[in-house]
Amino acid sequence: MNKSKVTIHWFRRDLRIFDNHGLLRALKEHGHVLPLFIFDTAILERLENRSDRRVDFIHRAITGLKAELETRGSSIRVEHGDPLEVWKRLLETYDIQAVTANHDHEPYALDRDNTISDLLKSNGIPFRSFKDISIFERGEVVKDDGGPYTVFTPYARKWRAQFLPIMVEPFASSENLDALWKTEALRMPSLQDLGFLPTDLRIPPPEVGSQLISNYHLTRNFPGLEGTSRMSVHLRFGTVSPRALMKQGIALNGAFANELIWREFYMQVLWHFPHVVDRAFKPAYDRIPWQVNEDHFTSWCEGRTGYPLVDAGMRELNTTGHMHNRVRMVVSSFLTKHLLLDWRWGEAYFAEQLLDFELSSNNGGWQWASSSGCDAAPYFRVFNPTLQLEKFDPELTYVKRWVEEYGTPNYSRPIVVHDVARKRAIETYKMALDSARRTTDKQTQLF
DNA sequence: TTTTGAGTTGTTCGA
DNA sequence: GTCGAACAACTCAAA
Repeated sequence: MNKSKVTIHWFRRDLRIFDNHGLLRALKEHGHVLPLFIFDTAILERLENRSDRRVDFIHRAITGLKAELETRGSSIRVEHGDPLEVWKRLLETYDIQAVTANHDHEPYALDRDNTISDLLKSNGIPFRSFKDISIFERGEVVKDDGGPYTVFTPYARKWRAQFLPIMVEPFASSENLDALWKTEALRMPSLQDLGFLPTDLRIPPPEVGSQLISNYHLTRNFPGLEGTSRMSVHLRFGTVSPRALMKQGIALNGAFANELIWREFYMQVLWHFPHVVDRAFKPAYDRIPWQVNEDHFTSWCEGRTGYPLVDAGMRELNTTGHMHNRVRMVVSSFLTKHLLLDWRWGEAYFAEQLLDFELSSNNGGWQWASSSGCDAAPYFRVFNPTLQLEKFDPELTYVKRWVEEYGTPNYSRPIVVHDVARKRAIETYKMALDSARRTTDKQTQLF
């Protein structure tokens, strides 16, 4: 049997056609491009819940992509299994000329891609991967001395200076879509085939109005308003072009663009300092004696701390897979400072629940809140959840939306007293950091 | 090499 | 009610 000659573009977190660097390069330079997606059993089996909004999101995104490809006489091959096994089967099915993909820098993805790249190379097939999920990556934005930035503001300054000349470049050309492999519609596994159930997922529209971006700095801090773009999930799965969004942001609102630059800042932190995945960026902060209090942690997870803004945030997260950014800061400060619980606990819970979960941003945010990260909040800066409520949800719009029993006798009593918890946090941090400094001084004296 | 200015998002205290 | 200082020094980036 003659095997079909194809080039395969392997979709992962770039679930769109528009401005998709790897896909469009494959079409332009190779042709006969067969789109592929693999539901990775290693990832799916780790998920706790059979109703997972992310799996549902991806499934829906691919369903949409498939329909779009089929209007062009092509389709997408959707596999379910271990990527290595899937690729071995594909090698038997097709005469593969080349494989393209887009870079993914998370530790698991790097390992996976190395494995597949080795397999393909040993079969004489080039595996070409492209920059797509960010404007700059790896060590593309560094200090003049070549070292990585660890402070946001100078990073952002350099980032903008480098973006200016390339901002005018056109989007990747879509004129080669005829070079898609022509095939009849391929069968795609249903959510149930994958072992998952449909969810109550609500997908924000994959574009954002210019009005919202223009007003972003005025509205973004009020969780009761629709003042944020809800683009994080689309950036996570590549259902929008990061370049298109960034151009819009740079043109319309510096504060909005800054948030997107933060995303790239944390990506490069993870790239240059991979230890942040399980340790504090600043080692002294690994000396903090965290409480081990499962009851407090459970109360926090379930939104029963007795602090309405914290509880509203956690319930929004549990109910929708999303949480307003201002409230993410409040609940993470509360976990790490008021409850003195390890930031990794909070990070892991967010990783389970967030639809827009991005390792680098989640880790960066938690290390920021716990003061252990680079360019983090100083440790003595402890959010006052009551004051935050007065400032950012004065009409209680947000709180009443998520905490129905607020204001009734059924509402929980505070599990800690703000003043007491704040003092305990500052003192505990101070002692841990002082002891770290004494150790360093002693080591310095030895030389 | 040294120096200088600066650093996401806050809160509390006391004058 | 308002305002500046303290929180705690430290490290980074760039000239």
